[in-house]
Amino acid sequence: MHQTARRRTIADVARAAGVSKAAVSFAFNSPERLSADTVARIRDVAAELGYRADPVARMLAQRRTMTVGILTPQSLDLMFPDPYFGALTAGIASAAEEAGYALQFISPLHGSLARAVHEASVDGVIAVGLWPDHSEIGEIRRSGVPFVLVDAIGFANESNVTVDDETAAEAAAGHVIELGHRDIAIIAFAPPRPEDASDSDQPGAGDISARRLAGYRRAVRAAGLGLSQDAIAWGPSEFEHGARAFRELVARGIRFTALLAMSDVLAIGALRAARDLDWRVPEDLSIVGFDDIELASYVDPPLTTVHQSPRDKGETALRLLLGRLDRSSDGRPEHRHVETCLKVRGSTGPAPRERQEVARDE
Amino acid sequence: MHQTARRRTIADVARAAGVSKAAVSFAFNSPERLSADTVARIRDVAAELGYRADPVARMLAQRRTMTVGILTPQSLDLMFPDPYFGALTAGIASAAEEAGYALQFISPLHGSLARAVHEASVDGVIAVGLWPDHSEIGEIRRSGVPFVLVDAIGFANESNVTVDDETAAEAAAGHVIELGHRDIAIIAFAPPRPEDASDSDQPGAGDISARRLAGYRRAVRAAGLGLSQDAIAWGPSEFEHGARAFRELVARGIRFTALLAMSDVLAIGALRAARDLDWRVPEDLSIVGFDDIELASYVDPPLTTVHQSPRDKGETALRLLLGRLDRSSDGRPEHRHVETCLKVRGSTGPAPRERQEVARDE
DNA sequence: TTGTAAGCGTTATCAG
DNA sequence: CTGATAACGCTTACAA
Repeated sequence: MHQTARRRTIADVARAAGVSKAAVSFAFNSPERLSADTVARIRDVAAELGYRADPVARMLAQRRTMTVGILTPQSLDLMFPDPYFGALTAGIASAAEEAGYALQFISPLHGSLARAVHEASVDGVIAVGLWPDHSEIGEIRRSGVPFVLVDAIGFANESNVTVDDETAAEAAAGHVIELGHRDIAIIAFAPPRPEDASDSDQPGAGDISARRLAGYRRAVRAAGLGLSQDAIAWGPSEFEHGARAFRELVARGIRFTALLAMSDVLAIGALRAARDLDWRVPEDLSIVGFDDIELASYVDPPLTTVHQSPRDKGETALRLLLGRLDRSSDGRPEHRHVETCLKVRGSTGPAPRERQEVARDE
Repeated sequence: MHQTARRRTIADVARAAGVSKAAVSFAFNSPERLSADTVARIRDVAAELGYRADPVARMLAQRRTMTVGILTPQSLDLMFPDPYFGALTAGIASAAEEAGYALQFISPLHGSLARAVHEASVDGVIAVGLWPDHSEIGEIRRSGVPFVLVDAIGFANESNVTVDDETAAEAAAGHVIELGHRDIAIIAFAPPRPEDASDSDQPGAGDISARRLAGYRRAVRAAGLGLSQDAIAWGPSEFEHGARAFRELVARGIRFTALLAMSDVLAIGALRAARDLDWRVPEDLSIVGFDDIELASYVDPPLTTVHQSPRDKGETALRLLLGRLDRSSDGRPEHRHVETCLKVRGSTGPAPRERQEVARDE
């Protein structure tokens, strides 16, 4: 089976058109530098030969790839099914397409994110969900590739886009407290840790999980309530885990009438598990999610959740990155907050009377 | 603001180590060809200098990019939020990571998929959801890049991975018919058409939408039932549209006790809309989806649907592509079917008595 | 075992 | 306004 006929090169066109390679290049990239005549002739010949500039050769010569990398802390296998990631990515893609940039996904290929970054041919990188003390983040700094952090806070001179997780979480907790709930449980996600750093079971100080938890805690404390360690279940943001976490909380004997989940995915999983155990939502249990993925309005009951627009986050992140890539702009690092607000839907309601007497299981 | 210090090149390392460029290259790519001593020395020097081979230069020299492109018929903006696409992509990513390939997403950049393909630097392409008469598919054929079709049937000498849509759809329809339903409505997705080809409102003969519809029809006909054109709503596979389509069917005055949706996303959207209009599922209405995305088990009631594993499809597609990329293998084109089966869950039940008398609205 | 040199296909520099 | 010619950074025959 023959390999396809060799691809036409710029040299072929130049020869056929009786001009230099440079002229052919100009005919496409700076037509104004050539006489209209030559341009037309060269383009004709090129079209006839089916000539297409080789993108790789072009990258090498221009020293830029017109590609941005999306850096994920976990394998893509795990990231792509996540609706939050999907929405975020859609935002990035939308802005990237507009600017003519292609997207490349970079995950810790064979263990090392750092290596993956170096092996990728990208002009810049958007790192999503890497927490600040992630060892790999140092590598990407060192690599010299411009980057923007999403959902993570880095050094002051690094661009990032975040939401005010703590305040948002506080609002979520405040909402159920106002509804009279006093027994609150939490499903938290610990950010993924590199295997070698699994010394502590709890996340570091600066990551999303910690910030949201701090917000929940602040509201709980402000209401004079307690929150026992047992009332918190940890795990990855997956439907399946949301369900498991719910069952685990029940199995632990925790009493709760309100459940705060750090993502809608977790919340929806928990919702399912609650239904399976014949808990009524919101009569027996109020659930609050986080993210407001599209799906949140489509489950039953529609999910009360903290709205943040992952799509906007993505778009913003890409624009910031573009700013850093553009050598003509000043490219100052920027820290952008995306607004959040609590969307009250059907999954939360007044605390059930009969349970209200039970309290203080701290 | 200084641009980062110039990246170290292979020449820098060669000079510093007192060897030739070739030696440095060998030290990393074919260490067995050098004495263990020199390899060690070169690597030390390289590490000290922080040398990393430029991936683009390497691509040019090797004439391969170790990247596969994923070709989508619509902008990524629209694709990424789709859970089906997410799962499919996860499968592709999983197999790609294993094989050391990076992923690049190619969407019709500024209208032209063809151009996008040419501008992408990939060794091969997985085209998802392009229907066979898609004009762009000719372009990709002509470009000479090896490719695999997913959810589409091309020429006999082209690899593809599909499911038996017609049989699967027939099973879905058969299921509700067995449950006694006689009034059936359908939410179908027309594959996206290029703007210029919007001559016909109905899809061509070979695409998914047509195949599934044929399956539904076959079951309906076999049961001696009718299916009026009005009982079919068309549109893109989005939650939002599923809801809209349901409302439209109702508004049209169609009577139906069973709803067949061509995707779970559409089904879930319809489910929501039905709830909002106080239809009980499955008491008043049975709904069957298609795909069995993870979410299908998490909605309420859990969705009866045609199970197919988009993840497997993705993995399979990538492996087929790898086969075509590997020059050492024979690389024969293969046509792979992924198995489907009907998952009966809570969204379907016996036809409501009181509606059974009403029939034949063909 | 190691070095030399010829590509790879563009773009960019700089004379003509 | 054109067109040689030199990068770009690496791989890989082929020599030594």
